[in-house]
Amino acid sequence: MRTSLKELAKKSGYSVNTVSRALRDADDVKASTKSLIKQLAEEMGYIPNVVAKNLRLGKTNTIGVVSADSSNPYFAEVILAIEDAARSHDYHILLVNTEESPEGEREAIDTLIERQVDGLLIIPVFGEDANLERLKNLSVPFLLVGRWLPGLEDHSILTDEYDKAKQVTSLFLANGHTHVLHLAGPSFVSSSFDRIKGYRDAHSEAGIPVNEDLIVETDGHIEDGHRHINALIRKELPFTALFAFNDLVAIGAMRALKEAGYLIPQDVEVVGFDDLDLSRYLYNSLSSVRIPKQELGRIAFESLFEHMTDPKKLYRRQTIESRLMLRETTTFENIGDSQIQGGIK
Amino acid sequence: MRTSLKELAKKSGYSVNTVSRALRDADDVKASTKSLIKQLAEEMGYIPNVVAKNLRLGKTNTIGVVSADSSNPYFAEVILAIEDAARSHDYHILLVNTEESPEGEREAIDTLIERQVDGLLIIPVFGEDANLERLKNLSVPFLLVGRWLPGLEDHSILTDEYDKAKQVTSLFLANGHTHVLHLAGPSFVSSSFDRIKGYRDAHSEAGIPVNEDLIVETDGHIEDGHRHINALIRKELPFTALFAFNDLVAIGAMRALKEAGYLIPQDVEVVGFDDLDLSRYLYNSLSSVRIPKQELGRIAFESLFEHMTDPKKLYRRQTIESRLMLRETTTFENIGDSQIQGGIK
DNA sequence: CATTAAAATATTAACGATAATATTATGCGA
DNA sequence: TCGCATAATATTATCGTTAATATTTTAATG
Repeated sequence: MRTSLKELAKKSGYSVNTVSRALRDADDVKASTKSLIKQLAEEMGYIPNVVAKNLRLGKTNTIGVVSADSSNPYFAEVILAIEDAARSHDYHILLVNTEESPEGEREAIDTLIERQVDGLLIIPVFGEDANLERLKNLSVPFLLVGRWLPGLEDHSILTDEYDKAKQVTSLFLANGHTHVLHLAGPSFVSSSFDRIKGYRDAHSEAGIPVNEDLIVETDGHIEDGHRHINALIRKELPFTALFAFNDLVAIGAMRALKEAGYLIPQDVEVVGFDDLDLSRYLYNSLSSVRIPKQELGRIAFESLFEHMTDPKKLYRRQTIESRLMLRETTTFENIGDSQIQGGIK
Repeated sequence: MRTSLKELAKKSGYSVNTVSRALRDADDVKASTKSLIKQLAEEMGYIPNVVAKNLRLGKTNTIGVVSADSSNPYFAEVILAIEDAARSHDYHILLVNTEESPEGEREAIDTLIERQVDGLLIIPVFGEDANLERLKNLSVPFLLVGRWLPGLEDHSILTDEYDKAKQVTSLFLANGHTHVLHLAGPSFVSSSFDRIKGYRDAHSEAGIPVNEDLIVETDGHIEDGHRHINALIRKELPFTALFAFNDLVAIGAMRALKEAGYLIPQDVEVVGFDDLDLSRYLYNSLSSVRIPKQELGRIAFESLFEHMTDPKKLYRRQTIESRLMLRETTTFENIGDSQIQGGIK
């Protein structure tokens, strides 16, 4: 049986409370008593029961992380950064995946709240209004990581994806591409929405009408990028530039292009999004918008931490800057950006 | 303030116990009482306090997952599968990263035990004997995922990596490669150890002496693969085949080879390990040993679940079969393996 | 040496649930 | 209508902590 404070008390002759205070180094316990009790605890292999402590204190030092899909390398990195930051603040994370379903998200949030997490970091999907209401009435602090939800924009930590999507598209258009394909992300995700908006606005600014056939929705996975490009080639849809929702889609797409005999960047120029660690090591190192994933994760936890510490703190939308990294899948230079490094960019 | 059973009791006129039993559908509570109480709970927005429940029941429905580095796509997939399986059994996971340090591993295990997890899944590193002892005396069931520790082999769920490493190396040797480079993993990881052993034994079986210069230790990350190949090329170390510790290292290595002007597979044939989702979508689709990551994760949880359900159940080492996937970074066929599919292999 | 403040420890209550046991209410048969 | 089994509910104890309060011991002071 596990040894508890009670047993330490019995064995030592002190009361449970004194034992508890001794182990916590309370200053109203005699030094000699402390060392005696600590030694006994050591000998008896005492392990504190944090569940009991949590119940008593009404605080669990645990946050819930509601992730869409933790195996996606983008989220995986963000989550790692969250966990790192949490650990350094003596917090733990309960990780739940929703598989991008509002239903899963609801369940995840509910069970995490039941488990008395002190806060929540959520990578949300657009869902029913009921979910929104539920969030608004949540009894613990929460932040939305890298995505937003209508009416809850203040809870978001975002990147400047609209701007960057527009910039990428504008660069393509400025460099003579009239048929820029956008392999967009799923419609129930805010980043998808923002990036499509950037794509559209770049066109209207350039005075070029958007060809709706050139906006194709994918599920954001590599296979889907591959599949869609195959289909588009079969349909003989012409395009000379590809702006992908993320690097995974870009990789799948580039593979399909290669299989069909197209050269990158000569026949098709490609830009991805997220800038995964491996993207710059690809055969054609991939031009991509670098989202500072670690920073995003760290700031997410740290902001949440502030809200947990001070529940009255007001929520305000935060934006982290990303940066377009131009590499071998594009031929042009970024106007106004001279930060080109040698070697592996 | 959150509503508790006590408040439901006061409001309804029933005792706390009856309320508790009603909500749990105990059969010694009148049907009308149940529905009355349930409705009240609904109205008052009652949310059960699982921490209190856990304390009372001495069970948390939580397992600890001690991961080396959850941002590594290989682990990320395994962990996702663990979480999936856990969720379907009404379990949650507390995820802690160790950054491959024995120290971090010790701390992780300690804090998870204090948090009363019902079991542990650990991706361990070789460390001090003290850590081993600590594991052996653990009060909860635990399994080692994809790795082993000396003396705890029975707790492991492994893949046949020794066999596959030997197979890969033998294939290289049989196809005339006399200089097979092995970019090995870190020495404190069992898989590294096993794969090196396979590499060596393949040589001795073929009667070819091992050139120690051709076994190079990496940290298993993409950058390190790139860095080491650069260094080796500078040193003019000749090799015509590369067996990488994992796909990440292979990707980094291939990029370095390309930068130096080598062609794959004409100048250097490459085989990786793990078979990441994206590996078959690379420009040169990567030949790799496919570890069934989802299966590994699922079986890890399910075995642990059995041990948690029946603590007397004996531990026995489990092995999952992996499979060599030959793609475009190699030119030969796998002797005795005819499962070649069309399209993207 | 008595008095009293301060130091050290003990006692009691509480967190919110569940389990074991005790009590009360209900219905049925004779 | 009584007795008694059974159904329904209540009471008490408990999980392992920590906080608030109470008590005892020790040390300091005159």
